[in-house]
Amino acid sequence: MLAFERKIQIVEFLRKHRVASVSQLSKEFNVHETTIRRDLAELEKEGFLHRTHGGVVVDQWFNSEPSFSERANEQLDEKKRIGKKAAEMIEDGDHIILDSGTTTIHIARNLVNRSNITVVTNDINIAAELRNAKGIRVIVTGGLLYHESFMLNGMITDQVLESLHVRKAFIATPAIHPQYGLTHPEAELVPTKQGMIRVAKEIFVVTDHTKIGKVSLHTVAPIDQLHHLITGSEAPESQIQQFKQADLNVVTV
Amino acid sequence: MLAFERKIQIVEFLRKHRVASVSQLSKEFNVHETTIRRDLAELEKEGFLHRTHGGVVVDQWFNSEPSFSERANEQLDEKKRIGKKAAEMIEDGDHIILDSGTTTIHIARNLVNRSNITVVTNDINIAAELRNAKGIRVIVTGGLLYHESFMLNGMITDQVLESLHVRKAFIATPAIHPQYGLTHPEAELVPTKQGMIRVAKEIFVVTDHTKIGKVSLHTVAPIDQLHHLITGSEAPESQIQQFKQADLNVVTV
DNA sequence: GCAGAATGCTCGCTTTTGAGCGGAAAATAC
DNA sequence: GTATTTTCCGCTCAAAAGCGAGCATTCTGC
Repeated sequence: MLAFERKIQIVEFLRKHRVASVSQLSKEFNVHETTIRRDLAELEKEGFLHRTHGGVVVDQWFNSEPSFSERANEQLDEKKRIGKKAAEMIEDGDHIILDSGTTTIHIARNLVNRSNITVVTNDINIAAELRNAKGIRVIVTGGLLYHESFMLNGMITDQVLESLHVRKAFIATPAIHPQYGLTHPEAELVPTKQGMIRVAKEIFVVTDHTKIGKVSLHTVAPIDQLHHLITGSEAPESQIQQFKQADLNVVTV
Repeated sequence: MLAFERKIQIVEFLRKHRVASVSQLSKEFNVHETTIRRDLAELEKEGFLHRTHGGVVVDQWFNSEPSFSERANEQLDEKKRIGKKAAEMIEDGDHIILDSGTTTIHIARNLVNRSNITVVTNDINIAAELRNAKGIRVIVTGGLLYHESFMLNGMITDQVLESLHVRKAFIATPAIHPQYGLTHPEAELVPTKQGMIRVAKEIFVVTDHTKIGKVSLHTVAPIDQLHHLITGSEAPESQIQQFKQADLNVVTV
């Protein structure tokens, strides 16, 4: 058997079994364990799988949990600060929208001990954070569950949003630009974010500084539909100024 | 077994059993207790679970409050059997509704490895159970979050239900009677259950035997709107007969 | 036969596991 | 309540399993 062929078959084998040990694969293909290790090292480098001591697991399995929590941990400290600041801008009696995201969840955490606030969200993790917050009314938008991120999206989500009216919406974004405004790489998530912006009087964009100045394929909202931008103090002053000139209230923490 | 694999399976084991002791896990995986302790220490650090003296419990929000889990543990074995049986009555390709409840969640658990099934639910715990089930499309109805039970209810829930059409609905109930049909003590939960019954072609009532023959204040549905009753074999034969005479297909497990 | 690649082998090194022991925490007795 | 017993935990050390790196061997195409 060709080395190349064997590597393909290893991936195939993993797709079926999800895990395999080096010795198991060695027997399966009748080659020395060293050879398997070499194959696995290369396959891992190419991103097909993830090695562990004694064997290997399919990358997606390995990724299923960590991918989200890892992502959540990038700029963790900054996101915590943003969450705290954003929560301070919410008043008792407010009805707000919290968009799904790893920054917005920190807003929710800062609301746990508040009272008389209604939170509308499409993020199950945010609902979970608020599950013991007796003073918070939580309305979940409903919709199709995205397994990876625990977010709800789709037609139902949009329909529910249409029937609501809230004071403030806190929108998460992977890209905001002083000219192109709010953009997003995934088309299917755009209508929901647009719906949130439409039904809220005041729009807060919350995002860590690495997203500032970026542009993605699909436009969610032009800059003049947004009112506040809360981000980390790591953001360069020059960019902040551009947003301020676009009439955005920029808050850095 | 690989160390990594074992750790994943420990989490999996916990998702099923909610709690486990070190010695129990040690036997389950045929490793020394020290090894389990090490695994648990790491998993706890990674935030997957919470250790206690002598064992471990899942640390995630979908593991609910004591009051809820205690309730869930009543007739636990019977509910497991009902869940398994109900899942067998769901076919690939089906679109179904799973009502919020401690019995219906066992149906969800039996669907995890199935594929091509669409599940509509108003229970966040059920959504959580199915979050890693790649073959299941999960649609959450949305609505006001009930903090204690992690259920969604209210106007939004009803509106969403109105726009759906499914094949089978699995309804949980605290009271079913051969003459008075499905009744419920809490008025505000009635419209949602009625909505579920209205939009589904085939209605399955799933409940443990202690609820049979009981009557509550508010009528949810007369007996002739229901089609199947799945309950434990603990239910007395005389009562079963009465339901059968009311033209209900009674399944005992 | 020869060059280059793939494979197998050996040897220290690292990671994981199992066992023992002192101390902490729960359970039980008083 | 307190004291005693039992169970469980964390720590350390040693054995076992697995690993990477370098080198020898085999295979392949010229």
